[in-house]
Amino acid sequence: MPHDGRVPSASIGGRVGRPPLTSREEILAAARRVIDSDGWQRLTIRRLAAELGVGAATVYHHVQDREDLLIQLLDSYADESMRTRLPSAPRERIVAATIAIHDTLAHWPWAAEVVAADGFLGRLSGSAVAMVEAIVAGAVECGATPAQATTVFRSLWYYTVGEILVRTRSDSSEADREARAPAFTDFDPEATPTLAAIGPRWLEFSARDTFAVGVDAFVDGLLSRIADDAG
Amino acid sequence: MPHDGRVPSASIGGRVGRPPLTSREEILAAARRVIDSDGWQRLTIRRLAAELGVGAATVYHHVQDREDLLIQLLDSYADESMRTRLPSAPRERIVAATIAIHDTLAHWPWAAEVVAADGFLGRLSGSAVAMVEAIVAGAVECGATPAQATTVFRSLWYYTVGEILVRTRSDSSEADREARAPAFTDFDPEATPTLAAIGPRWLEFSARDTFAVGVDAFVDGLLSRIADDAG
DNA sequence: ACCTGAACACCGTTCAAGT
DNA sequence: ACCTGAACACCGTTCAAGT
Repeated sequence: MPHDGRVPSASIGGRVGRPPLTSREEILAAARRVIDSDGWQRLTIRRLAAELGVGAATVYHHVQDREDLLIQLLDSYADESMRTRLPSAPRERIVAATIAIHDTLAHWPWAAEVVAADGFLGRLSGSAVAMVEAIVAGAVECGATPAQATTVFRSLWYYTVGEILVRTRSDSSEADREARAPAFTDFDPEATPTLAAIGPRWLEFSARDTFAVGVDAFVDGLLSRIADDAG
Repeated sequence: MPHDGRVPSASIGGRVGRPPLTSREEILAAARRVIDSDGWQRLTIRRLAAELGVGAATVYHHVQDREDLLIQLLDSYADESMRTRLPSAPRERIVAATIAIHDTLAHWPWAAEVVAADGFLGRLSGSAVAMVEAIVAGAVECGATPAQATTVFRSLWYYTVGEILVRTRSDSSEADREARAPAFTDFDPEATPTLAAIGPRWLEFSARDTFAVGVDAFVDGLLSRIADDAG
């Protein structure tokens, strides 16, 4: 990078040099094809390059690294699928936006890998960032200070990320579950009477989707604290 | 495995064959040494075998696979560090147990990798499982049905796992953060006025530890729902 | 300006053969 | 009964050299 004001001769009169074989857009499209056909576990830089018919090193001219690729991919998915109309009442808007974020992430199991990447939130765009705005603005409308509104968002974000992560990891076959977690059905009634009493029903209870109920409860608790501070 | 009642001749008269060079206990101890000296990212089967002075394949005679190793390791840590005396009031016991689980996991950044593994909860032992019992039993004492008590635990567990995961991933250097998330400080004031108004203070707000406040709020919300159902 | 092959520095896991 | 070397089937990433 010349800092002396010289213009690289190649840039005079438009583009020169070897024409591009691929682009950021083509790479993202190819990544979606690989995930659809082979599953997200198979989305490696090498497999992606093969899908595009280029060398693996070429990919690095269009994305920084694997994490950057996954974040861009999730952001492009998120921007498409979070175009929900939100309620105007602030409390209901917070709940609806949180559920919209959750439902989007739940559709892509690999989201859990990238959702917590450093700076992920800061690289969102379009409708995804609109959901974040909806939650934070909703909290402010409910009387929160900027710091409190940020805490409301972060708390709901942790809950969402945790649910997605555990859900993803628990989506293995019944046979795997049996082999991996045989102990959960026979707890010691002396040391852990309540768990022992629940017994095998734990698995049944855990299979229920209680995310929305949890969001509702959490928002109640978070907003009641703001009222306490104000009053 | 003979199903015909024959006893393998080797088992008559005690142990025979090549004596063990290592054991499950030695492997766990070596794993801790590797993490302490080289960091948890360096804890690979090959590095671990080198630490023990055995071949990599030998490790597989004592642990099922890498995930099994990490779960056993975390469980042994957890059993040691979750020996907290809990309050007797059920609501406070739920809060204290959740915070105890969180604080234990927060000390080992690699916990996030394994905490959501399929069946992880079912393989806990000792004081770790006592914390789960404390939360579920506390909820029952507050009037929850077994299904509701399970939901209380799972909701708090998701929140805890999410916080640990995001915390771990955000613990990179300030320089990394600058490079990765430059966008978070200049949001479009038209599209996202609240985020734009918060601006660079977002990073300051996000650095605050609000986990305990969140648990308190979440438990309030979850228990109020049980009261609603009962009344 | 962009692309490439080859290399670097690794992984987890399996298995026939040895002790 | 346990251990091993070697192999299998991969990774992400870099870089000098080519077009």
